[in-house]
Amino acid sequence: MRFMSERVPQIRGSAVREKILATADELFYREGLRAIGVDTVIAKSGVAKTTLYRWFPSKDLLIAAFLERRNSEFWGQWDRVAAKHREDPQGELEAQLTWIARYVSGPKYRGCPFINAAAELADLAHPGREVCVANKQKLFQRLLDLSTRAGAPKPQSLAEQLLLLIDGAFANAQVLGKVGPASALAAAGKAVVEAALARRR
Amino acid sequence: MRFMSERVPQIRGSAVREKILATADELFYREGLRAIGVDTVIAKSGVAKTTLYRWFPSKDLLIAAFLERRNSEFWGQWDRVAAKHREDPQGELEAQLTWIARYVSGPKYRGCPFINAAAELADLAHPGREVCVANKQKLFQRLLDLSTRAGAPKPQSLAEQLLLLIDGAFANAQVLGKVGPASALAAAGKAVVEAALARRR
DNA sequence: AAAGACAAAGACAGGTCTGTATCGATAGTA
DNA sequence: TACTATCGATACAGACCTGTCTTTGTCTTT
Repeated sequence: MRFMSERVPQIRGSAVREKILATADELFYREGLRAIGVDTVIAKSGVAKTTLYRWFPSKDLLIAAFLERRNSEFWGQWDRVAAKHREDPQGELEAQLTWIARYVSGPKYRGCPFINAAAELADLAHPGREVCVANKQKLFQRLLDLSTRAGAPKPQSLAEQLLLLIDGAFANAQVLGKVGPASALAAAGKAVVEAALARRR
Repeated sequence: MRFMSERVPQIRGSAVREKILATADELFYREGLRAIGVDTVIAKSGVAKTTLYRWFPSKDLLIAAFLERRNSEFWGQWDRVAAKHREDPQGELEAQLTWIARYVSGPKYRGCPFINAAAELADLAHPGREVCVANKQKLFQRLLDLSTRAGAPKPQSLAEQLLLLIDGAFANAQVLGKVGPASALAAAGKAVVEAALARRR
């Protein structure tokens, strides 16, 4: 009777798998998806080719796993900030925009992983693209929720504006670097929120 | 005495050069910079490899030429719209946002060429990157000029907000497709402009 | 008609890409 | 001891990559 030692052992807990993924994360994000070959991931992670292909049946699936990882980390950070601002949607919104502004101004920032991936993966059927779409859709839902709870008369409209501002900061900071106006994200967000709420009363 | 038939004949007017560039434009934009090899450009443009390399000494310079072409076309469109709204900065601003919103909703839209290129070309020294930076800087200058002429009390701040909205529409429409809130660009722009001008008097 | 520039076609070099196959070592378990 | 799962190392296949080279033909100018 051998249950734990069936096929595909600890289906995603392996330390080797994690090491491969961490290495791929750094390389893919810094250099780009197509600029990095599996040979480079193998060399930098000190792992055999067979091992990589055991955990990730193809490079495309490795890319998808990388994006899922980034997606998880993004929502981890988001939810951590959200937890500090329970029952205060406007304060949370401000806090979310603030950490994103700081994030895109960081020294290692090289663009939004999902926007970058969409640029590189022209094929809409690529397994990584649905992660990108899911990330942006979820972001919109969160903004819509916050806008609603903040009491905006047209929450949909406010959420759209906020999403454009956030993605604008993501994209612009990638092209222009830290000299760009991405640091104005928090101020811009505050402005549109106040403008939207001013029409309330 | 032969001056006109020196080297490099009609230094950039050649019809062959234009055909190569037009083919590269379509392929690079639709599929991505790294996804398309020079062999594909050659095959699709019906040109010999030697010919391509005579006009473009390297693929990197072909990419740079493609981006310069896109840049010229962008400002051509921008200036055409601007010419219709002389002495009416607020009306021009609205018109600019409107055509951009329509542009990103088009069936062949595959992202902002400069944001996409920045995602693919990690090397900051790549000849194409300075075209990207120049495009966004010029865009900011134009927005700053319009904000100033529109009478915004803090034109820098308004220009930053508008740039974030525009790049947000560019980036978001690429990931989410036409279902996204990119169509809200014009409305969002109008909102921030009015909010900025409301504080005027 | 002669000369020179330009273009098409294709071979070629040297490297990289993804993915597969082979072999050997190790470690845990029955 | 025998078995199995996992790993590293390496060679390999077949395709694609950028860039150079040679050959042939055509077109314009003198």
